[in-house]
Amino acid sequence: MSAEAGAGDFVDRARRGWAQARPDLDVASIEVVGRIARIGALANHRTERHLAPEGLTRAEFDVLCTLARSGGPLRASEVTAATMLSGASTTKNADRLAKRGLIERLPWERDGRVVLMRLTARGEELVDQEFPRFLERDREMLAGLTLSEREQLAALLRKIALNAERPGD
Amino acid sequence: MSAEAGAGDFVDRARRGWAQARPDLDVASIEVVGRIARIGALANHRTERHLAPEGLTRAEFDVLCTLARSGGPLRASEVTAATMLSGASTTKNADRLAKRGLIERLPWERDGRVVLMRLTARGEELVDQEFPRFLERDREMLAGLTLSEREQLAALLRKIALNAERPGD
DNA sequence: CATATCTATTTTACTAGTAAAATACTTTGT
DNA sequence: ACAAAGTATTTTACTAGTAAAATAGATATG
Repeated sequence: MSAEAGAGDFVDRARRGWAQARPDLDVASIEVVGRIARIGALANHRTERHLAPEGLTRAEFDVLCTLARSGGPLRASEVTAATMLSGASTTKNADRLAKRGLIERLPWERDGRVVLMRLTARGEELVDQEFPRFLERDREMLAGLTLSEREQLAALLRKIALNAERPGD
Repeated sequence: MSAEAGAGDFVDRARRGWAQARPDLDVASIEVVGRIARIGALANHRTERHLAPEGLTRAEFDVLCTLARSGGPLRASEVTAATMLSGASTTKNADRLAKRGLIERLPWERDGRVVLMRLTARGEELVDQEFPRFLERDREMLAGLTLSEREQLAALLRKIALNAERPGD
């Protein structure tokens, strides 16, 4: 709890830097938004590192999980919306996953422009194996927090998410 | 506050999906970690969109801000650590920023392997213009939260960050 | 004082992502 | 029914990122 040079997390250090360099600016928002960006990046790196041995990228795993929780085939455009990547990326991820037999693409009889994506049995197995491990690593990140703290955090983050997900931000 | 199909944020929908598809799994951690990843991605996209007209990527802007708050030149390796990108990326970002006259590279007399990076006057001007806009957009994300809520959130996120930033996670 | 080993950065070869154009199908309006 | 406009996905051309090799300078040990 001292004012030691490297004390605190990344954002504490950044904030001390700004306080020195630009004392006129109100940088308080980085206490929340900067930490969210930093923790998000750390979590993404960690996920990538753990999926690499399976030969999967995080984006590919994200597609598999999106399909796994949907309970049925999804349109390519629905997968695009869920993953926050471009449509072009969805095409490429689908190509790679289909080549490995983890998903299959189906036409949709109601609209010939649409491509439906569905997990294969092999894809389901991979999610059954990797998604619980993913959840366990997420839980480890929250190790120091009580249940009540997690609930507070979830509620506050939901407010921000509802705000940030509004169409024209 | 109903159980309407699309109600809540992205994570509420994902959680309902998992509850249907895998009722045996405890997915509660996504309430926190999933939201952090989602909000982080939204914030990054928004930043990229706003910097594009200046011909800057988010990574380049991050380098400029890191140098701006440091109060002096930094080693390439210090910039690498702050941006969470690879050293190869730092070389490329430094090339692009130097070519545009926003930073300069200096040798360090105490160690000839080291390259120091420093903002030029033009680089400082760009940060003076863009960083306050960046902060303002961050503040907009927090619009619905009281000061006390922001403080709670910051304190809880700091705990997670300290946990997640530990060397061997 | 060599020379082997470490360290900081850059280069190389490659992957994943994007925007915009192309393609293919559907809907709308007359 | 037919052209024009709209929509979903894929292709193309390109950018930013990475891991690993290469380069160049520093440090340690016999």
